[in-house]
Amino acid sequence: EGEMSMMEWEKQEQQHLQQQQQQENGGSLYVKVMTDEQMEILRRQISVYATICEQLVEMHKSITAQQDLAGMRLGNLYCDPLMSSSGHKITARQRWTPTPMQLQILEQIFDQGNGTPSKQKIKEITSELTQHGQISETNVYNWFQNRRARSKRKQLVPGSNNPESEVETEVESPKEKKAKSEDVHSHENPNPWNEDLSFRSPEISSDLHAFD
Amino acid sequence: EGEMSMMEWEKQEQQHLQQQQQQENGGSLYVKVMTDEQMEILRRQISVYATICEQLVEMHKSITAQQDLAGMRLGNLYCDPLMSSSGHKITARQRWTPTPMQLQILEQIFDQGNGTPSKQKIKEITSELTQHGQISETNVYNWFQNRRARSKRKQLVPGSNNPESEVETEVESPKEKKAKSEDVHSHENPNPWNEDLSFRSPEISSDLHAFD
DNA sequence: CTTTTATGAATGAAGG
DNA sequence: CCTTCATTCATAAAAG
Repeated sequence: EGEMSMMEWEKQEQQHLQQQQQQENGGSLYVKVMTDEQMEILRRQISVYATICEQLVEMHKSITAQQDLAGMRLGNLYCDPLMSSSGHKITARQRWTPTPMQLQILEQIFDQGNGTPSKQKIKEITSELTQHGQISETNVYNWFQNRRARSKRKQLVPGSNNPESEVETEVESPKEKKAKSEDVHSHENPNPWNEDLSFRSPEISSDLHAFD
Repeated sequence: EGEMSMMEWEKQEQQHLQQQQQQENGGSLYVKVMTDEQMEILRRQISVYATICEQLVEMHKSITAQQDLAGMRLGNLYCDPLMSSSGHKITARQRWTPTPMQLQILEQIFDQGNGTPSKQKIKEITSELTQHGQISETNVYNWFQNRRARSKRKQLVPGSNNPESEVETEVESPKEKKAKSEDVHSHENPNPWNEDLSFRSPEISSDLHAFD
């Protein structure tokens, strides 16, 4: 069921890790090769589905909220068997976190006033910070970008000086997190994924019973 | 909740993808590998997603067919910021954000290799994307500019990994994005995803009766 | 464990 | 085309 699927996946993941040791791009083994680009595309495509699903669910909720259509509840539909209900952790630190030492140095450099860390400068800083922990030039670049932007913003909003309603603060549903794409519905196309981003796979009918 | 789970799943999916990208980073190649089993699992997960979408769409259609809900149109639910024809804007997004489908199309065009979208081309693309949401030629132009520039600037962080300080992180290479260079070698690498994984479905042959 | 905050990273747009 | 900025997104860390 749900958890099993997830576990299964993870298992494959680990297995994959080991296999990778002996595999090259030659691909003479039981593997598929994909570029980052393809990976990204896949991600986007999945994202499309996620978005559509989310909106449809919302739509459904709004409808059923007013008319209590019994029977045709789709609650069980949500129970994607492939979803981990246990919130399985995918161990992976995907974002750099400066060490205290690095932070101190960065802060120091920032305070020196050199508001424009040139590319060369970035390299220097990076190589220095490398001695205090894992870091890349991009990290340094981003850090300065963010540091600057946020220090500037701090000064701009000291008090409740709000000349106009510029702060829209993305008023979303309290319980919802992300709710981006806003156009899937804007036209009356009932089959938004009718294009080449459809992923329908007919032979998955065996999975459907999980919804029943 | 149901919808949350769905999003949760997607989130994890992305993390998986990212993880795999990171795995190879230690190596020297720019490809990702994946076993057939993993491929199959991924495929099935997406398929289930597709199925859920279909069912939701069908359900929505059947519901709206029964009631002629006038005022409770879902329009306001989505609070489309770009369709502020009702007088007052709901959520003002000051900058264009491609809808997943627009992105999909753009990405597709970009991958075709025709690096320099001419003025005329821009117009064409724009008019096509207009069907999927608000967009202007400038948006398209900027998108291609940025896309190209950023896909090129993917030559950072040679391998200055120095994991020692504190965090016992595993793999860390935040600077891992898209494929190296796409236009340079145009299409010299096979695209297994266009055949093995093609989840395309001409139309939704919905005979799902999960709620009839 | 859930919610909130801080902040690294992504990205649309503007300048040169 | 490249760089820079502003805003937004996502998540590690902190708070409840």
